[in-house]
Amino acid sequence: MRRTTIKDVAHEAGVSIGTVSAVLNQRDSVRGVTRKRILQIMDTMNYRPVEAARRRLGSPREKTLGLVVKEIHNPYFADIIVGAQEEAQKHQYRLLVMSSEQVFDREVDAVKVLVAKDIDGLIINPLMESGTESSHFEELAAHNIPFVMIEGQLGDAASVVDIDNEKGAFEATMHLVCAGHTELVHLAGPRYSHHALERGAGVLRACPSARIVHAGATLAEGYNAVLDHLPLARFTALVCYNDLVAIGAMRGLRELGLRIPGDVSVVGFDDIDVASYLEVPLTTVRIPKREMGRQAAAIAIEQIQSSTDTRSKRVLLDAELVVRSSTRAI
Amino acid sequence: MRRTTIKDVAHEAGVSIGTVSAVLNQRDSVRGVTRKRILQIMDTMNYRPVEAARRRLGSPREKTLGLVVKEIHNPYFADIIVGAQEEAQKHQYRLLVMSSEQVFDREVDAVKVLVAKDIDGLIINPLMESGTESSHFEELAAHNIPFVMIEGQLGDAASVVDIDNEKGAFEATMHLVCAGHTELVHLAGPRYSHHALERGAGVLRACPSARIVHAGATLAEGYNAVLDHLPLARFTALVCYNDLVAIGAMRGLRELGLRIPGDVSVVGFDDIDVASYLEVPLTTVRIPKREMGRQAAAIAIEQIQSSTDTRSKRVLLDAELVVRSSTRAI
DNA sequence: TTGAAAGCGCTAACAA
DNA sequence: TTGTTAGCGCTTTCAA
Repeated sequence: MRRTTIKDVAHEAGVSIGTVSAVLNQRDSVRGVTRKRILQIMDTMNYRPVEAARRRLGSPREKTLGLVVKEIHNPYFADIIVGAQEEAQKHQYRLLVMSSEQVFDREVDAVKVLVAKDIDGLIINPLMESGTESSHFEELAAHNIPFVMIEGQLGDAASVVDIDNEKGAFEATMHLVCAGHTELVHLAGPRYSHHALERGAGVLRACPSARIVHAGATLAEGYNAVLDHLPLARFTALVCYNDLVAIGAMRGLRELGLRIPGDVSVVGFDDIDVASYLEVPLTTVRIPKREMGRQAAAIAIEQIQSSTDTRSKRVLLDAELVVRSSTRAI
Repeated sequence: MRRTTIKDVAHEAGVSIGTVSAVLNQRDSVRGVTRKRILQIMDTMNYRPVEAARRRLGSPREKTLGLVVKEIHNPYFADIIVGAQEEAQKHQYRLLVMSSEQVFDREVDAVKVLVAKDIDGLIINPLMESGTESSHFEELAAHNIPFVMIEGQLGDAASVVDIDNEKGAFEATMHLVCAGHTELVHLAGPRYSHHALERGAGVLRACPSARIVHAGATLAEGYNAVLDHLPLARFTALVCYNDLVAIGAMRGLRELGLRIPGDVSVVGFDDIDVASYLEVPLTTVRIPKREMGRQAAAIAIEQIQSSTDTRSKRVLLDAELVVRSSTRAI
């Protein structure tokens, strides 16, 4: 059924649309009785003005940036969002956040919706499949909407902000290898994630004999991976896909009667806030998450404002090993 | 400077706006050379179509719900968002998230922006000041946009989804009192937060002699509160505003040489995921966070769809004490 | 105090 | 293959 318009209301009230408009805009040129009646009719007809039509088409609007993350329920992204929001704020931009929740169709849909909402630029943390079927990005390009990928690849089309995962994982693993560990297990991240792939590669470069166990990206997955695959296993160190997995794994290890770092050294990745608050503070690889969000927003805004066709940028930030108490030398 | 429009492009290219429109919509009725030239000009003029004008005004659009949270960087809200998203998804609604980051002006602004983006309904976790100056909500009402508050009050204007904080805090505290604790400290939440107030009241009802120490809502604030106010203090139990504060406090206690629950029992609030993964799993009050988000979205959608003016609802969900290992009887 | 009409940027039919 | 024009829902003059 058609949406109720100002015409319908006007017709129903037996007045002109101009009068209805005046009521809508709280102008006091309308007689009390008329206003009352019109308001009443708006209500019963469930009239909701089309906002886009109100601000004269094409009139200056609030500047907005869209941000699509893979999963909003992850402290890692929370930091990225905060960083992007800070930078956006600084330039009078608003940030609209959507989450694909790891579902590709929702990512496509989210981009569509944000475009329909007339955002000025987009930051996206794309699912890996995006590389294959990326028509939703082409639409952005066609509409001249600058977009920045976080943790992406894709040819030269887009700007990218990322960290050197391979190096970070390599260093984390080397930290263990240098400490005398030889029996390593890598609790790997989600399949179809760039980060997971790169981190896995870094682990293997530092320790080709490392055993790879597929875990995931959450507390529960870390916990389950340990209980499902590691009882009876011989290993002295665990390199985890991220801190959440590490924290989950540590609980699993404890339940297996293993002490950290006494029996097993554990390394995480991300350095989420809680990592340093644990009873055994977690050794991890710190990602400058806020900075990533900030830079992504900065690049997007820059591209929006420079009318000249800006070259796409790629920023690779450093991940840094933070040694705390969950690892020890053998 | 005026935004570049299709007219400008057409004029510059020496063609009609119809042709430019055809190019914009990838119709193959345009000659290769012409298309090339137009695309080229679009690019140099930095032309970005006004999306609102493209979809014929008032034509059916994607249904969207807006969600404004106080701080996106908080696992508590993450769960609410996920719940709202799930419910929205189920009804073919999209969820646009914005965060006020505890700043009132940004809350007002976020509501404005979402209205301008033509959302169909709004869920908001308002700052407490909202009670006073709530013109941004009146705007919603005037535009017939249903809105649901999470953790709100406000007369009968809006629907509200909340939990019984007072009761939850009361039960958590009683748990300690019944276990023989008499020297309690309450690490209170942010001033200007309903939840903080209500929880404080619950604590005091169960234990009028409890000492109130203002902390906040974060890991760092819990940690600092302990180090700043509790060395040398005599107490055997800590009731914290939320889990984050509790986890921060536990670190502080450890640094003070206090054992949990040996020397001090600690209770949190929220039951965020990590609470049960700690080395000393946290006793806490579980809030059905996802359910709150779900219900809020469900109510919003219901109000959008029922043309009849729906009564505003108030849902009060139960918070439930979850006893784990961070508390013990004296 | 109200009505009539132009126009916002764009799409879609139809004409040329 | 391209141009012309009506109209989307609303605001805003200007007249009545």
